[in-house]
Amino acid sequence: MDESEYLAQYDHHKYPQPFVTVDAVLFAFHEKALNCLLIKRTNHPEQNKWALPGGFVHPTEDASLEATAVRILKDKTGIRPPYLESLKAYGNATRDKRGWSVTTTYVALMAYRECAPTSNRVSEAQWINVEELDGMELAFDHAAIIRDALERLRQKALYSLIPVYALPAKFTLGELQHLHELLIGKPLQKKSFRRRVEQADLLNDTGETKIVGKRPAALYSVKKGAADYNFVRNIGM
Amino acid sequence: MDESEYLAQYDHHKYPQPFVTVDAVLFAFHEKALNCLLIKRTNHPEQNKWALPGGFVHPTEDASLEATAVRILKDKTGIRPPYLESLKAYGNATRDKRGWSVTTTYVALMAYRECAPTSNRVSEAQWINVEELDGMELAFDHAAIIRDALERLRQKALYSLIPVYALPAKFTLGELQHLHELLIGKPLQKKSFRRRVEQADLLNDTGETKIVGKRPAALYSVKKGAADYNFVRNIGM
DNA sequence: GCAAAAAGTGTCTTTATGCCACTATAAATG
DNA sequence: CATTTATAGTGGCATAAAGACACTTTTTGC
Repeated sequence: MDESEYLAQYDHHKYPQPFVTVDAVLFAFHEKALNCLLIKRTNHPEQNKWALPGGFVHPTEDASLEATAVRILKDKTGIRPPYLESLKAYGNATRDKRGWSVTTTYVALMAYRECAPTSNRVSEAQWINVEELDGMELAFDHAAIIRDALERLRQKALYSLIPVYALPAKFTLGELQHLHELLIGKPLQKKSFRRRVEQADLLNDTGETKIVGKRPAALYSVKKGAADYNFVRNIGM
Repeated sequence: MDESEYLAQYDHHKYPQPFVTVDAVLFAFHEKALNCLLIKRTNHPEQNKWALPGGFVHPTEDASLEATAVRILKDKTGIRPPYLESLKAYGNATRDKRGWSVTTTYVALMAYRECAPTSNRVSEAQWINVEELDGMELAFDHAAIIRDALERLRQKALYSLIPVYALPAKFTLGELQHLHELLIGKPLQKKSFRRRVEQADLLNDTGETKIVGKRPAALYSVKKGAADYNFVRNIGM
């Protein structure tokens, strides 16, 4: 049998197979807290529980897993998040009552915006402060997935400026530092933080300022490619 | 409809679905080179090409994706590798001619051993020096997967001792340093390397020595939990 | 004007790596 | 058996980046 014959007769539905979904953990910084976008499930299984935005691959519509993730997030938020990174796959016999299932997961960051302007769909989307997640019963193994995503982001906060993508396009160094402190779980030296940021040369001073309470703070934007920069040393340790 | 009714009528084969495989990138250090275990494919598709050890999930046999990876690697090497870590999932419409497919991947490390003692199977397993991979045409997108796995390991070599799991149970500091230099791609200061290793306190001096050429070198073994340790600063930068 | 509070800086200390020369140990050589 | 040689392993100062913390600056609100 040559390859074309083999492919002609091949049908993977003949074998028992897990089914595949894509789930995304989307974070945004808002009101001094890190928020995670969750969806109230209206359908079985896990009906009425909060879950990560996710869904099945649409084989004819999606070119890749990442395209699936982008489609799902755009559906819920109206935009394509500026930061999207692959997390690991979770798969076992019990995580979904429908059977052996695999979910391939992504971490995404974006600026906070009132959620779901385009999501006039069946399901309700809402930003949840990650501090409040512990008390909530989430669908499937999504609590564990969010924990892993947070841990990943926490690590990145130690040696990169990746968290900046969870801020608006223009932000102050104070806001950026607060976000890092939130992730790392302890206060950082203002001087150390600013020195690193300056040396890395990843931000543009927009010239504008923002008055929060007292002295106005300079507003910065992220340079292109900032996501690729890693410091050689961790902060806050 | 309640949940049990929903589950009773649910059949995901009704919807077009990608199929899922698991592939593992297994590295071992041998003869001053990093080697990667590859399998010569005997079946369609990609017949006669070299590929990563991998395969389908066996839903009745495997409790999880990780269990699938362990089963596949044990099949090929006879052992359960001491280091196994999840890499990302790769999925798109074109990577496998059979259709929209997803592979969930793992990076594994183990001590080199003559391969496939238990693998009296259809396929031929062989260690390939990673330097020689560039000239080979690998099946599917496995070349890209190996590149990503190597990049991950290279990063880990900068801030951890993870590569130690690609060495035999007892090894010298010289061997460990050579492996790190191979991964990082440049020579390291002997003093810096040894200082880090000592301060981290991740190794046991076995009291034994190994004579390679001249002065015998102390043999060390890895302490439990060494995989979890991260240095606060990268080496070699 | 003056207090308050957050923005932003100067500078010394601390920590870990870079660098490089030095000593130690065993095999090989003649 | 002394000497060479090659690798194992150490001492010690230089350098780079973070930690600590006091200080100045800029604005608001009284």
